Amino acid sequence: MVYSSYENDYVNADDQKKGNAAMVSMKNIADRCHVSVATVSKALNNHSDVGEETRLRIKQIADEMGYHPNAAARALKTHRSYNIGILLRDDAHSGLTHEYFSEVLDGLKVEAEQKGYDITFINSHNNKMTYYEHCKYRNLDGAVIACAEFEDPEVIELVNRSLPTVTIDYIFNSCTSVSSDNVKGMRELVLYILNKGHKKIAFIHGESKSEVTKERLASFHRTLAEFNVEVPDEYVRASEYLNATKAEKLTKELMELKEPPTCIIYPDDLSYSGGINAVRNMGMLVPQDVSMAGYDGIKLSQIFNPKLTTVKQNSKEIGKLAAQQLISAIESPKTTFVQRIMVEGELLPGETIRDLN
Amino acid sequence: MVYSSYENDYVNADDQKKGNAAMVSMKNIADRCHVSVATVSKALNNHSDVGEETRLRIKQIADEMGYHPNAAARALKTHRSYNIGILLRDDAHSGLTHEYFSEVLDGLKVEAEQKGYDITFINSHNNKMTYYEHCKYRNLDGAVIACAEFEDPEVIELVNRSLPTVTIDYIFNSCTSVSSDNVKGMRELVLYILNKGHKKIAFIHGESKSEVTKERLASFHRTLAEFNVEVPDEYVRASEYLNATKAEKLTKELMELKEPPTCIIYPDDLSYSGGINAVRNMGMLVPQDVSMAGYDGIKLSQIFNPKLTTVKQNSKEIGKLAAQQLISAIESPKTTFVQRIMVEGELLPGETIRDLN
DNA sequence: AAAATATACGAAAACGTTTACGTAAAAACG
DNA sequence: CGTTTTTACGTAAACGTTTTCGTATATTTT
Repeated sequence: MVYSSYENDYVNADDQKKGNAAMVSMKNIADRCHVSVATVSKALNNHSDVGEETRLRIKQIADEMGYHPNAAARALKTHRSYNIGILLRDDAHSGLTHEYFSEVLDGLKVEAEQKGYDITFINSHNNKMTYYEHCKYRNLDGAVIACAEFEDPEVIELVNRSLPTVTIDYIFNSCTSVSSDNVKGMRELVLYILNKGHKKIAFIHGESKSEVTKERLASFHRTLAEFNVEVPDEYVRASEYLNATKAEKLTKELMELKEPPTCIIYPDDLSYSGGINAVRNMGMLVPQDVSMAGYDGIKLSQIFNPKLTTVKQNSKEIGKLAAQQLISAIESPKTTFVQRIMVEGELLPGETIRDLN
Repeated sequence: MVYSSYENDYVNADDQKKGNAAMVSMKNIADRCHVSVATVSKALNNHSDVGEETRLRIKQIADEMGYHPNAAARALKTHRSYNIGILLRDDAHSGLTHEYFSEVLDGLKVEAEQKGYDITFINSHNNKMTYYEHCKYRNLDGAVIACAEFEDPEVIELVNRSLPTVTIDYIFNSCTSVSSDNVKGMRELVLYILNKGHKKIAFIHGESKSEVTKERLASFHRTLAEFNVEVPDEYVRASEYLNATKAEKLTKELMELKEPPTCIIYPDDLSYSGGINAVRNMGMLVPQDVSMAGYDGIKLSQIFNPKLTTVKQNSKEIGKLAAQQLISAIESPKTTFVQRIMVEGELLPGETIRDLN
């Protein structure tokens, strides 16, 4: 069969571009089956009080007629929408356009759809509603807070209300969280670098207020302290996530120190790209003159030349687990409890760390 | 005021984590205002047959009580959901995890939200519904088809039904499209390369069946023909979008030809990264030994060293226009017609094209 | 002042479901 | 065979809106 968009031969005549496609309702099925709508409803929802043969007949006719329930009517009656919200605020440098969150969203989407849920973006509707009000307005069954200002009163309201919520990379006491294990990730990275003989390790990190940054910073310091490696204050610099320009500038500063580091860790792979530009512009090479490591494990990191040493975050898994947790909380609230889920990343050893041994 | 997630002091006592948050309805407002729900509805929707002072009173009380309409109830009655669907199939290598589509989605989201619409992902619900049925099921007001198999019968059904739709980077005769101007983009790129004195220009392109590929290929050939530049068959190679490995392999093949090209154009910036690896592994440099150009203008392309010559697609604008067109089609169907909208990209001259003059 | 019109509101049906409850007929029981 | 229980279905209310139509009061017109 050939489908031609010009002849419209795929679409049957009674539902052309103009005609209002009236969806088939339970009433229609009821009429054709000579039963009441109640029976149709119960048959389709597999209630016990409907005869076996009628149930089958109704289901078959419903199939034949191409019946699908009306989500609005169902939601109105049951207060369940099979729709979950995702909060992904995309000002500044993060959110949708960040490969990490894109993949989290993708993992979330796949898992949710597989379980029969749809995904709708949450926003504040031009500040006419809070996030929570928006969820109620849309009858959302739950919400995933993927990327947001977690100190925002609106966000705090959202997690504290009765709506099931799951946060990503941030912990509230009242709701389940799924986080990338930044402590372990950073520790493994530092161990790897130490193992290569480095003692002068700098860390250009992301926004200080971010929970992710705090974890990585703490893990960085703790791991180095464990091995009695000193880290001068000037080796730790605050930058911003995904700000290559700032990373470049800070890298230059680091390399101009009297005692420059032998290795620099970046907040993310994109910042690393700014960093390597800085040293190249100074006539130096990575890893010959200075070693470098990224974080995230974006696709390009493994195509870079030299191949980047980085920690790949398991972002799709994070999204998937968030969906599972949320749906579990929605469907069996009594047996689902607040959890702290950590998803380990994977150290990808590349060619940007020189072996000093 | 300090918000503490531990003390829950932001949430008032009658709506703690356990309590079912009963939203305030028109009935509640009606009671408090001593009017009927009909009057409340009409007041809030600015109908003419309600007194000025009562309208004001009702609106104020509604505000005080924190009223927001129930989207499901409204959709059920009006068949309008103020919700639009986006089809973004993410198998293989495209969709959400592609920076281009992420940005299109972001542009779409911002514009739609600003006009009071929400965005929900469309899928086929485990193949239990077609895309169109899914839209009806959710009472979506319209749909944007951003990334999909456009030959898929389900997609064809979707655009041919009565639901307003807008496609991105693909043209159906029955619905408005917003496309990146690949013809012009490729032409400008080729002109730039020609201007630098190149005569032996190769093109590693994306999936042949893709409309985007066809346009770029046609523009590539036409522009070169216009300047009487021959292009041997072996200079045009089919790869896949975002497949760096394949691009790397094809680049190696090109450079091993008896008469290798002096410039290679890639399907996207990521493929370029594979390409530059190939020539570096062969001991050659870009642009000294061979010139290269990408397509897309991802963030990293401007951080690459050497800076990549590429065509930046105006992806956010594409998303924004798609939203505008769709909403216009939804809100004033009589005065909105099928359009072909082209969004121009921008040539970003980098350092990867050697000047042969 | 009577009649016509305008204004402001309410009653009730409708949208498509779900579900509590009622009730026949059939089955099981004594 | 009468009584209870089970089975299979229907009735009707409800979810929260919107909208048509009706109507009482106020206003304007003759």
